[in-house]
Amino acid sequence: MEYNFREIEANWQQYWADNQTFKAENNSDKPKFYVLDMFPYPSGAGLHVGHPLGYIASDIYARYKRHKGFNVLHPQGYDSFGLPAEQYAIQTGQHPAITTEANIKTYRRQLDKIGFSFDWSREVRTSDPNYYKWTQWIFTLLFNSWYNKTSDKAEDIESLIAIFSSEGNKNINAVSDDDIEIFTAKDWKNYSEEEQQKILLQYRLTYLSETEVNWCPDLGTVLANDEIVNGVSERGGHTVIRKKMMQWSMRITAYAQRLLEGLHKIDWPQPLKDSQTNWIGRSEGAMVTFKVDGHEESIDVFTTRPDTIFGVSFMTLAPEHELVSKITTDAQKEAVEAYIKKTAKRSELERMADVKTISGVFTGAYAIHPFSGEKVQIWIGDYVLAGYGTGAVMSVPCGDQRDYDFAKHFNIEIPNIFENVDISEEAYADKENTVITNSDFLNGLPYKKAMKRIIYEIEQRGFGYGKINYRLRDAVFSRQRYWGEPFPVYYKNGLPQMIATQYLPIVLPKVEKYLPTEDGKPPLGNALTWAWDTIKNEVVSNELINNETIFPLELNTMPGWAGSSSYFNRYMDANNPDEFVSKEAVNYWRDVDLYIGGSEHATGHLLYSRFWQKFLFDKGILPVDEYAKKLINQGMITGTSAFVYRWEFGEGNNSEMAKKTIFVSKNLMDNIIRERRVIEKEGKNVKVDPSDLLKQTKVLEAQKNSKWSHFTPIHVDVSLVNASDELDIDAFKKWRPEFSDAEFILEEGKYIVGREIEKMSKSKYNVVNPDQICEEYGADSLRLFEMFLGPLEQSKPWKTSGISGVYSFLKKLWKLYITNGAFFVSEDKPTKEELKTLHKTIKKVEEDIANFSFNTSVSTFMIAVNELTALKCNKRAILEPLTIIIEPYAPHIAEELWKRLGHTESISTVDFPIFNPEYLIESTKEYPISFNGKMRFKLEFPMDMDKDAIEKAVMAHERTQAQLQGRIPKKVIVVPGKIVNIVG
RNA sequence: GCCUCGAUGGCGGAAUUGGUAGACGCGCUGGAUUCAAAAUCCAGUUCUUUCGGGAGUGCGGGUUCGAUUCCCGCUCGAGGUACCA
Repeated sequence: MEYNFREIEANWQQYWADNQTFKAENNSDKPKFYVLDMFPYPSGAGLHVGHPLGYIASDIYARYKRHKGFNVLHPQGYDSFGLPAEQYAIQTGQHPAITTEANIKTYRRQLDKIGFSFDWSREVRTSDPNYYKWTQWIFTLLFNSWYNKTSDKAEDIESLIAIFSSEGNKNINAVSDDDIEIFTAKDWKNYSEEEQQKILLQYRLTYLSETEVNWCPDLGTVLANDEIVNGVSERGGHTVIRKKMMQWSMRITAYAQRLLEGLHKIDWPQPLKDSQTNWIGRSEGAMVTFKVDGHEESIDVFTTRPDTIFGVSFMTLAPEHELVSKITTDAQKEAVEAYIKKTAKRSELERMADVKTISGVFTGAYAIHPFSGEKVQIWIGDYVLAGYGTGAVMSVPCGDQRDYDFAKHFNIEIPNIFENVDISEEAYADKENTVITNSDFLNGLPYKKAMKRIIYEIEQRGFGYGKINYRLRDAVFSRQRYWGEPFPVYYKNGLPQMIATQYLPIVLPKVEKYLPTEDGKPPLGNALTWAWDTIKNEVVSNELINNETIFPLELNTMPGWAGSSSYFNRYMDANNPDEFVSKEAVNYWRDVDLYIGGSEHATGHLLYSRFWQKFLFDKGILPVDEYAKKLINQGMITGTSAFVYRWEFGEGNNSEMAKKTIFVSKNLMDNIIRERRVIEKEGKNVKVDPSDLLKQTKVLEAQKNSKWSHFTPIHVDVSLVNASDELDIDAFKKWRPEFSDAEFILEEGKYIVGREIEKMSKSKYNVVNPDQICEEYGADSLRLFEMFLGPLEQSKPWKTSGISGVYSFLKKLWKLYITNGAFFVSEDKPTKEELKTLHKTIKKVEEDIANFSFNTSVSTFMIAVNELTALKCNKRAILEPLTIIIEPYAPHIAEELWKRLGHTESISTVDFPIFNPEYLIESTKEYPISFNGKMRFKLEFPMDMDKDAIEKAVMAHERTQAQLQGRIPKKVIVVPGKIVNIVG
């Protein structure tokens, strides 16, 4: 009776599917537990062994929770809109929906093989109209909302309109566009519908605005920052220019503070929280207005150090600042324009790379210091960024290193306003231990007091106000792509109108070509049926557009993060056609208890989804404003690449030899290189013959007098290498026919490859497919091995050879239930020792699961099985609980054993065995006896022996005396139950 | 530069509040079984040693009876972020 994993796994996977074993109920008396994975983008390459790591961990957790009596929701789906499918469509004309469908099939087949306990009845696909209907619905909701800072939440736009018509916008405390004009209730009523809509757009949580984008005219598309390399497009190397485009944005900045505060109440990894905190970038300071001498205009600056305002000796504007052209004097005009031209040419990347070069130009104009009334020069410099703050800074060279460097470079005065601080070499930026001086009413004040006082003064005298600034920008929500959610938006007189939600979804139209149109419109510009009929309420042919009842639809699509920002809520009620999620479902499931996924989403998906959650919470649709209580970032699994080393001959002396391809085994190569180093060090001729090392091959005999230069490592497919790093040469030659005539210089009859850890990738031939592993060792082995590799959160290398360990563990486990070739368990009472093994395993595994330390559980199982094997234990009272505790990790074998133990129902919801500490109580302890902290030998004493008795016994022992060699110990430390330490 | 995380045998890693460093597995060595191989089983495997022992968790200090664990200073590596006023 062998452990036939192929049969067992296929049977149980079928059983689970047929019986919907893992279907979660929305009505249950059991407590809920929601375990979520970040859903995958179904790429054409399929899964490699790195992908399922997090899924296996979450599956173990989900299965464990079922044993603990929870109603577990463990769904899965696909983030199926995305660029690769679109690019494939551009190249082949194949509709992305077809490619996506095929890829999803592959993913599903691969996932099913690993034996996950997903509730597939709740599957979502972001590209499915039945799903993106709700993405469009949320978009509409955002459009119809504004952010009321007074109530600190999103409110219906109707409430804003009501305020406008009763009192205008004078007292509105809202998050809005910056440049809003004040109007009265009377004004509002007199505005045309169009004017009113324009004003409302400045307050809506999603709004249209002119945004700068990276436009690539040759590709006819907008590029993301990471698609631009050295100022040109990554694909094709075309020029990229900054262009303003009308785009949808999301007013995420309204939630900056709440996004920051929310981090305190969720159990997410600290590095992830830190990067969100940095991304939001809160800084406290003040807005201060500086008048420009001889001009109407003034310059607003944001500063985090208003306490250093008396240290201002100049101002710096970003070259793009709108005031520059107005205030520059004639004398400086030429220099300023030349400078602006020069900086405009430099890409952001260049500017970034070149931090050390200090550049700038004096505008000729002066600002008036609001407190001292002194004139300070106004410069422009590209170290000031147009996109941050106001694009202008008050420069305090004594307190800011960049200002300091700038001042030094241009010989600008550096007044010192810090008591007893030397600023002759560098600026002094420390806030804590400073006392302000040379600063009028701030003299003698430390940082904190100075801050309070100066903000008070600024506000009193009307020069500005205290302000909290965020680095976080509103998120651009338009993409000039085809394969994304269409907006439920049509345009009337250039103003956006929402399509009423009962007509959603607005389905992605068919297009002939997936590229932008010739006149630079997004791909949807190719659609012929893409107009909205406001009478029939349906999408109709473009030809019918009359701009009276039939209007053009939005041509942009939504970005990748749209569909993933609330998918976890949809899982709760995935098949509900009438609601995003029913009250009943969402009040039962509420939030995710455990979310597992990669850290690469730290500031994208994981920030935007928190924003949408808070918004939907404000709207009363969701009961909680943070959706995931606990989050874990699983580490990457890297590949262990294998290399052969081709010997490259220098100077084509021996032409016949030079033509040959010779591969040298790893350690021989190392020897040759070492040898050469020695030779070179000794100053001898580099040409020295290494044939001593290589006598074994006749090839090298001929090579005796030739020069030899170096070795080129060439990637070998990892499947051609065995556990001892030995290359299967025949298979290698078959794989790379161009090397079929190559010579191999062996060591001890083997070709040993080199190994290196790299990212798993096709081009490095180190990708390992989980299907292969399941085929060869089974899904249970794969699951155990992925966990056994190391801590979940760390990145770790994959080496298939190690899997034999967990595989033989499963075979050993199986054998416990077999006697004389047949399945048999005894009904005898278990011994003390057997119970001890069982219960320490239960204890350890439960602790491990609580700590997400799955790797140590696998070790624990191995130890248990080793011990039970040694005890020849085949008792039901031990093996039955053992089967249950192993089930979350290796569910197929557990189900099979459970059935053979005589059960007719699936093991999946059987109660987890209860740990009983009584079985672990020991009567004696083997004390480590250490000398000065070093353990030298062990002595066994009864557990209840007291301190003094232990000390006496230890001191009397001959080994203690031998160790002391007549010395008298200074001190003897006895910690009962732990250790004895003798000092001296 | 800043923030975060990490560094333990040939390799992956273990050591729950400071208390026996190297669990478990891979690989390797030797043995059993076999016509042989696979599979399986047994023993050994940090380094060093004059076989008594000695040293040892990236490096240098410190606290402690005792430090992989705590503190200070560094080196190296990974990830994030960046002229952020």
